[in-house]
Amino acid sequence: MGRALKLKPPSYLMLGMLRLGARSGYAIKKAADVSTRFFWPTSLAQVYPELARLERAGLVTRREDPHGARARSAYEITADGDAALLAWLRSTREEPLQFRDEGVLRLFFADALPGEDQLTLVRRLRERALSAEAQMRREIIPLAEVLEQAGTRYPAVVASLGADAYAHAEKWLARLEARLDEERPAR
Amino acid sequence: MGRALKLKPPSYLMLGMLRLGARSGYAIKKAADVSTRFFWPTSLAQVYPELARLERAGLVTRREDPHGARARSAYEITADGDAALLAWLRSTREEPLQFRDEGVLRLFFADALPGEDQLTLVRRLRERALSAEAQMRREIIPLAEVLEQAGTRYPAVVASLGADAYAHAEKWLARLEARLDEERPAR
DNA sequence: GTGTGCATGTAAGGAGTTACATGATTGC
DNA sequence: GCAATCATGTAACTCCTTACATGCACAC
Repeated sequence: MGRALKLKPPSYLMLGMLRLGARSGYAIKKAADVSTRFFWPTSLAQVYPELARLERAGLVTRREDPHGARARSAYEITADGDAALLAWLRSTREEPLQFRDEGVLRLFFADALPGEDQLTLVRRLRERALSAEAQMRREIIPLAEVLEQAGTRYPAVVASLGADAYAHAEKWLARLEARLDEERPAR
Repeated sequence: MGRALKLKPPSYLMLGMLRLGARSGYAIKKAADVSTRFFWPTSLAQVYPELARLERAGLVTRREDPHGARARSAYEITADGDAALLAWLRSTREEPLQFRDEGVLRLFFADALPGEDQLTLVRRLRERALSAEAQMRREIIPLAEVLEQAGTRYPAVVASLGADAYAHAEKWLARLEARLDEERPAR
């Protein structure tokens, strides 16, 4: 069973990735980098200590799984781990969303800039949204669709939501840009 | 002039709020709570040390401004501070956006849940988006519009962008919810 | 007179990042 | 042979939050 310990979102991320088939800490990090990183960034320095914690708590088991002479650990989620993951997925606890974006912070204070520079700032934000959307459609969604064909649909759902959200922001900023452009005195 | 020091987004937040008319640390925090907190949360314990840092660097000046027997400091942005703020607004450095949302993380792993519970989870996310949008329209946008009438437009721009983004997410999740509902076996 | 808001700060701790350290395997 | 990738971990540091501590002013 293991002792009770406080599980945080990164803990559930590990459990969830193991459930989706990742086996090593390295594999968890790699999977996170092409999926969950957009809404829950994770670094390797978090992964290994967290897996050890989960093992002590009995939510995962660890087995030696060397690859040639290279040491490797294979982790598996236990029945307790599975129960913990499901309980979290069902829990109604509302963690406030954390969003930190220097670009939007700049936009908030953009009144301090002359009109020309305001336009430049908005354009940069729009281009950033555009390339974020493109990256998701190019690199993330195809991978999620492979999972989808194997019967795991929500990674693709989340990736589409992300891409569409970026697309929406891009269109919104394009309209703002057009409005600012009209206001500029003709020269 | 003061010594050079590394300025981070919270530093510019202070400078920007002073520029918009906040005078005390407390007032900066209050203003942030109804505006920038949605894309750059700030706590009081950050505000006071940061103002002291900015003062040492010569980007703000501080003056005793007691209210009756209650001590109070009035801060003002200096010409150097103003220049630093403008340079930041114009800089092209792209800080990656940080987004952490436990709700979306849950959605990503929702395949582990039975269909009924998937629907519940999606519904909760939709309701959260809906109430976030409502809160922005009710509490944040009206305040921003007051500023707008005084000639400061971007706080209102950013608040509208936020509200519309939440509205977009809500509609997206409503469509997902409808799709999931159709799939459920009739009983 | 009492609760709410104004006002300023410090201390301790938590969460997460970057940098460091090491070495094997695989594909070109 | 060499570069990229696989693989695991630790140490130091940064940033930010929560909790603590204090006390006046004002409206009801």
